[in-house]
Amino acid sequence: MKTTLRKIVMEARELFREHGYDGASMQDLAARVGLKKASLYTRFPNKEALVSEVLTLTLEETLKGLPDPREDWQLAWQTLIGRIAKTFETRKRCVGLHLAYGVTSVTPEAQAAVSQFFNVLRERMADILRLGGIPQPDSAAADILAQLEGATLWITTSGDVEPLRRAVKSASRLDVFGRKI
Amino acid sequence: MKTTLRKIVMEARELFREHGYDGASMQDLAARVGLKKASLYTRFPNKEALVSEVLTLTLEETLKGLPDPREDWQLAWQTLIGRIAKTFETRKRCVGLHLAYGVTSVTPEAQAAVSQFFNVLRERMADILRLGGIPQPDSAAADILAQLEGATLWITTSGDVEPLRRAVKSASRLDVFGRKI
DNA sequence: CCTACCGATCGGTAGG
DNA sequence: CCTACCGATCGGTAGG
Repeated sequence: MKTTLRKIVMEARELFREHGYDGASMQDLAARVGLKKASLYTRFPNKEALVSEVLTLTLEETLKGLPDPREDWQLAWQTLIGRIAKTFETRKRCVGLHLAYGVTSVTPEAQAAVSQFFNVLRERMADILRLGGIPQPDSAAADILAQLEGATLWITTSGDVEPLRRAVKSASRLDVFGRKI
Repeated sequence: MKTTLRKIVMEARELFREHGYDGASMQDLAARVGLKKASLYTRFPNKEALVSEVLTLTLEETLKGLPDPREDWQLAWQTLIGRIAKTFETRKRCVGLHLAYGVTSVTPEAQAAVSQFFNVLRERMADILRLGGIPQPDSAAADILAQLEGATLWITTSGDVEPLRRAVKSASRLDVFGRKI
């Protein structure tokens, strides 16, 4: 039951990542988890509600069990960046980015969920940088996340992971926009 | 006639930018240009063919009349970056990025068109950097384009254009990943 | 360039 | 958790 719920959300994430919000179908999702479409609606009120579930799960996985930045902020930072990059490299794309472009004002709750997802992620990143004494941690976090997200463009269009790898190295050294570690 | 064709492609671009490949409908496109849907099919064989038209137009607009980089590579560079950023700031998103995430292996010609679009753009950027004696111009161009594209994430999710503005400044100074001008 | 239509699929619901 | 269905919309075509 619980595992089924989690499975549904994980499969929904794969569909959103690959096909975007519009392109992901409830029929496809049902088939992936071995249910009929109607049965999905006993767990979720509608398709839109899946977005916040997917992003909550992703945020959890990204932040869970991170090394305490108050003990070793550099280790926490490297671990966080590494997790994000690993997902991008494995899955080729970022669900969050696909949803950011895919949700519009006709699905306002999904839009709010996406916006919150990225704000929380940026804040967590900034928290770590702040502990490291990095100037303007909020801007730095936003810029580094933008670089990582943008690098998925090259992975998805030509399979080139080098821009992502360079982004990770640069993020590790904090040499973003002249901040340098 | 010619103007109608161009108008169709421009409106298709707006639809792809806002709604992605799947989310853009031929019916909507027809309504925008004052035709019935069936009439679109006298100009274009199918929806997929619109993708390369849209990207060809965009590439033209981006590169047309650029200052000759052999005379003043820095002026050419600033102009090109400025054009890209202006579109992102005005339209809030990048069509190319939305299409990159939106086309799959079921639309292989569209996929090829997107891949070519970004490769050509990166090559043009790298050409300019090469004339400026920037080391590893191809990587630098890819990284800077990634940063600009990634910055649209913040525009589209929270209306924050500051990451894009910082990306433009950084690109102008070429202070990407320790290259510095 | 239109009207009228095609089969397929969409998100979602009724009713058990 | 299913079968069976709803109206709406999709890309695309026939035929004039």
